Amino acid sequence: MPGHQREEEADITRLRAAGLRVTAPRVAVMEAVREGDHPLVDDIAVAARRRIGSVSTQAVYDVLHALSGAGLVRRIEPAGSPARFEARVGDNHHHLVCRCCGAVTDVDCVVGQAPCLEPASAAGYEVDEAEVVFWGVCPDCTEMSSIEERETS
Amino acid sequence: MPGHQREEEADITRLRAAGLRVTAPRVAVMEAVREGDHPLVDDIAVAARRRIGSVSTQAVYDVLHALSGAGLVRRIEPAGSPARFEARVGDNHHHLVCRCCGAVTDVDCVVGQAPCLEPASAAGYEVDEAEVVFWGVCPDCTEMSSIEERETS
DNA sequence: CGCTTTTCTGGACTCGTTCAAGCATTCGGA
DNA sequence: TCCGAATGCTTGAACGAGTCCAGAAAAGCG
Repeated sequence: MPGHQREEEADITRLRAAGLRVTAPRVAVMEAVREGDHPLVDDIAVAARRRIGSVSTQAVYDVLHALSGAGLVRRIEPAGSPARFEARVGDNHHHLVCRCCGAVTDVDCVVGQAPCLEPASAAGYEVDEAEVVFWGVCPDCTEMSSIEERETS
Repeated sequence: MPGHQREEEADITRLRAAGLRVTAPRVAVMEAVREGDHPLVDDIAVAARRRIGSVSTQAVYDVLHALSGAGLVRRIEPAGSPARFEARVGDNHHHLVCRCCGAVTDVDCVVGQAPCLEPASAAGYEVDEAEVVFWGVCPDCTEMSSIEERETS
């Protein structure tokens, strides 16, 4: 698959551009984050190992730390859930989180630009980011619970 | 202080209205949450103990769980920070969080109502809440870091 | 080639939070 | 006013996610 190849090269370019050394674990982790759907650290470790044989868990943490520091991946951490990562950076999108299973879905910014980025009053803070999380129940879990209700009755 | 007395009775009334039993720990925790500024569990435990002598940490957790379940307090959990609680419930306000010290400040909703509550596309989710967190650096920390810069130079 | 950064092994450790079992309370009804 | 059942509290232990540590080995890149 030439697609994979090209993605990998793009990642390598991005790493270099960010002033980071290019290593197998880093590339594998970037791929894993991009291909996964808001994966957990563990998911990333598994996916990365599938690519390059073996990587230590600590290396995965280190790499994710370096990558998110450089802005190549974004760390999201919905309340009550372990950290998740995503490759979609630089655009102002938000998240839908399932109260039930913790699934995360991207959703484009409601207003598109300024209003959702500016608090009414900054109270002296130097604001640099607005994070929006919509809480709800995902389609799967909604269905799940309606099935259970049917069984219980 | 008659003010305290009255607040306490209001809390008791709220507890009853929510169908919760009235116990010393519950009242003390409610007071502590209301008087603190987005306190941590530990802050709440300390404040509650100051009121009624002693409460176990677990009781504080249980009570906070019950209270937030009943909608009498709200749990907020900014990424990378332990859980905090606030008594201001029912209105649609958001939070400013300091990247540096973790301080939380209330901020009224930008739009006031609907727009900030509706995602562009709900992707099949049954959305029940929109949480907005503005990330930045609080006045204190801004000052702090500018002082440090001065010292280093 | 050699210096520097990164990764590895592997473990110990912190922190916030939750679980489990028994004891103590609250509160509605008699 | 008192009693009994449901509920809440206590103690103590455990958990999960994540961090940090150290030294040794490996790899990138000038």
